[in-house]
Amino acid sequence: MCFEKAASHGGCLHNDMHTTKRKRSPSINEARVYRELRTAILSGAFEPRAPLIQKDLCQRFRVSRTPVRDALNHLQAEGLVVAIPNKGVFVRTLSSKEIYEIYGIRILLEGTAAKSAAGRAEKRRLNQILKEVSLLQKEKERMSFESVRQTGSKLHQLIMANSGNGMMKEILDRIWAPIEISRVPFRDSRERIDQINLEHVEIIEALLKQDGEMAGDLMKAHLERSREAHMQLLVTTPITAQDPGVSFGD
Amino acid sequence: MCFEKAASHGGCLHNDMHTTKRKRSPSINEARVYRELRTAILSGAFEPRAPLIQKDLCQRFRVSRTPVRDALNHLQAEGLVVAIPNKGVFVRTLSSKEIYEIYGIRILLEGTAAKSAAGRAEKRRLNQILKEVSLLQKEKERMSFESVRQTGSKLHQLIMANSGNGMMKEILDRIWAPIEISRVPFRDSRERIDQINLEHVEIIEALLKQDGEMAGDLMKAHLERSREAHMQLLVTTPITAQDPGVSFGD
DNA sequence: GGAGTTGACAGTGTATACAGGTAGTGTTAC
DNA sequence: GTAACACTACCTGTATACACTGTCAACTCC
Repeated sequence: MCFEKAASHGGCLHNDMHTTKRKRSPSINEARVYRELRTAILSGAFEPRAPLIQKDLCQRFRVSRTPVRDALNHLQAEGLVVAIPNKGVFVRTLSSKEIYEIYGIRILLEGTAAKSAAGRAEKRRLNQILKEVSLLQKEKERMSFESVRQTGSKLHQLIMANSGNGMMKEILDRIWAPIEISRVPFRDSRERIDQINLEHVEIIEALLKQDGEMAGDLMKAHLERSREAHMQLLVTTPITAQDPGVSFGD
Repeated sequence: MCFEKAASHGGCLHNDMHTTKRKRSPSINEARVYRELRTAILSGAFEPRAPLIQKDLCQRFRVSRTPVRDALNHLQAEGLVVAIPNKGVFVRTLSSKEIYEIYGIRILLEGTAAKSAAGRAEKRRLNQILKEVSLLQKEKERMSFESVRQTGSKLHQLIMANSGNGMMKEILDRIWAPIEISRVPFRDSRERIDQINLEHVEIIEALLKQDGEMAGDLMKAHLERSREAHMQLLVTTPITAQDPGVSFGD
């Protein structure tokens, strides 16, 4: 969201994150810590409300506390972690109510975006994603939660980028992170993954037909079903039961 | 400039100006800098794309760079300032396109929120705001841009709080700041202020009648007209003409 | 005279020392 | 045995020194 600029600005430093031999922009450390920490959280490397100790992160990333603090601030702004003054920074968790509400907003915004994107999105790019999705559909064994999530993410990004409303993308990026984090503890069922993939196909086809109304309706229905599935997971998975106390929501 | 820091450098600059016995949380400085800086920007104390030099802010707030940097990061996350790596932090300006887009999102979200709030908002609180608005309507001389903005803000906040979606409020808070900043250079015309007030009355009345459909439609219409007025101001006010180049948006 | 070079300066990025707060543990009084 | 208190270890918040980068103007070379 708000940090692409470090990469795009520093000149021609692009992705030399690990094999970095030339440090161009000084802020590269903050950016690196931010990126790696973000990935770690979203991949579930940290427990849901685990504390993120600054000193430990310093050792882990071999930098001082300043870039670590900056990275943590960015993550907090993004809604991935929660900072409690004088206590620390913790991986955020969302209450089921908050998750439900976020889906409500996504339905509203992404539904509208899909409707607008119908006439705008490049056919070439759409076909490209359709091919990926179809491939997953054919080779079931390769259709993991992660692969479906990734192609789905591409589709959502494409729609956002072509909604004709740039701010829409910025705002959705901000609520996207909390949604992803809320999915970390569980994984959708095999059937749901299959269904998600099918729904993605339908949406892409509507976009290719430039049928805005249908694309919007399909997107809404898709998110409503995802919400239901997510709620179902929350009820059946015991993880949420163990923490009725503090809400790390905000 | 006078960057002579001897005055504050001589010893540890400790602001023991408050002689309270109660020890305060250490993060009070960051919060203070953030709050005061935010107010300053929104009140127009800084030029639209003025640079916010860390060292200057240190002197101004009598703190070190760390809390200043934290505050600037906070403001950046909120969308009030823009940071350019190795160059600095600048007061954000929005392009007319971005302003237009933000209104589009507000129409979507606040329209929906108003519809939902119809059955939920407390009548007592609604009548309270209605009284304020009516008072302004009667005593025209007291109806300033600021007073209308304030009561309007109360109304919008009330609707958000009663939309039945807590995350909605969080998200709208985030796009609210950029909207306010975009209004800093100009002030709505006398007639528009009058009209805004009338539209607020209509919305409140619809809410009191618990007519969700009407409240939603009125809110949408209200924001659409505000958008038009805002766009009009952008065209007629020369400020925007002088900077077609760099977009400080992001 | 004009273009490229260099160096001083202003400003951010990072490292680190220190101060203050919090929680957990051990100790003592009841 | 339990509750209140002091101590301690750990962690965050802040200050400050140093490193690095970008800018701009004076200077050099053509």
